[in-house]
Amino acid sequence: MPRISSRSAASSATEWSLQKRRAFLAALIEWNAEHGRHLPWRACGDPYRVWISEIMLQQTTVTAVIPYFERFLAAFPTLPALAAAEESQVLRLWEGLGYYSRARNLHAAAQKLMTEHDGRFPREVAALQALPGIGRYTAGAIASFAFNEPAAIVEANTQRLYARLLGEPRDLKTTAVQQRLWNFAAELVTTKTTEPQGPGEINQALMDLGATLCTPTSPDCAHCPATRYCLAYETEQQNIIPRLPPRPQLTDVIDVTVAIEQQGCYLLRQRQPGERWAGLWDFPRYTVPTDADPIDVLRQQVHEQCGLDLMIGPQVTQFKHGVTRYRITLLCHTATVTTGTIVESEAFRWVLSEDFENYALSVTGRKFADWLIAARERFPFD
DNA sequence: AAACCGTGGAC
DNA sequence: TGTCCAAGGTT
Repeated sequence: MPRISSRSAASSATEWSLQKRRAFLAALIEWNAEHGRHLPWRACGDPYRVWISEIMLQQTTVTAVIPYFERFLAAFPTLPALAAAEESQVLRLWEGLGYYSRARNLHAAAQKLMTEHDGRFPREVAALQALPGIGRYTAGAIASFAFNEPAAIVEANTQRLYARLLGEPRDLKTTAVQQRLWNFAAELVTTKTTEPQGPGEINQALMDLGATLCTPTSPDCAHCPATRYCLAYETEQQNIIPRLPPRPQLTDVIDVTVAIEQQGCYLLRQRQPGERWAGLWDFPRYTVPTDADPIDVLRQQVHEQCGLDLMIGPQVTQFKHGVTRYRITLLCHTATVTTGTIVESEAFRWVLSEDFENYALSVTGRKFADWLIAARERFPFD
């Protein structure tokens, strides 16, 4: 219902009138008092905790984050503690959570906050967004949740909620739609209400509504406090809005990996910048070209990269693992060294199996490490 | 703009 | 069992 605005051309027209925004927010706040979620990083007002939780929650579910958040805060309770940590320790605590650049950026941002911001968080969106790993959404989240700044947020939950409220039929990814949603978010969060709730609580209530009722499939409109304000509901389009682009197809890949044993140690390799799982450690691992023999690939690659000749045993186990648009089957072998020089490289290290726990491993690396330890218990004389 | 970056739970 | 999806950011 874009109506003719009688205001000056200097201020652009709003999606909703002030009256409509206030009525919606009043209903939202009332709903939130009873149904809003209570989460470990909320209601503390500590920007450090808000920041850690927001980074962990990027593209990651609340249930997956909670145990990581608790462990992380126990290890690094404050910003100075995180800044002083080794990056390897940060990655170890991130192991299994995915998107590992988040952990590297988190550590870098902690050090930048210490050296360039006197160890304190800025409250301005622009300053927050200048930190590595903090984009438009996360900056708005920290500013509003921790500092009660009237900063807009648009993420998966609010994106879906706003698209439905506005009845936006277009593809959500387009810049035009994104701009509309951000404008609408700013419109809502800057609306002055008679309730005492500030921007922080309003933003969290908006997200909770999106997360618990305005869900991707079968939204619970029957219990929603906003149906009176929802164009998608009015036109019965809750199930076709928001519209999303099709997902890319999955590709099958065969990888092969090997546990090379020598004097009770196993050879690990740290994955390099630009590779997948950069910074994590793994057993030597290679993609098998179509129609190639996995064992030949292992033998040649290890000889080329490490100068080691191997006696390779049969496949001992395998893991299936989905990653982005690939479905990987990982073939696992064990081997011993027949001839070859000691590896001279920072990327390679001989590690006792009891020290595996001190390394941040890839998920499949961890599974294989656990398998090796279990196998050692089964065959203690090997 | 579009591709890349991970993982596990829900259905 | 396969598909969808999550409190996004960077290049």
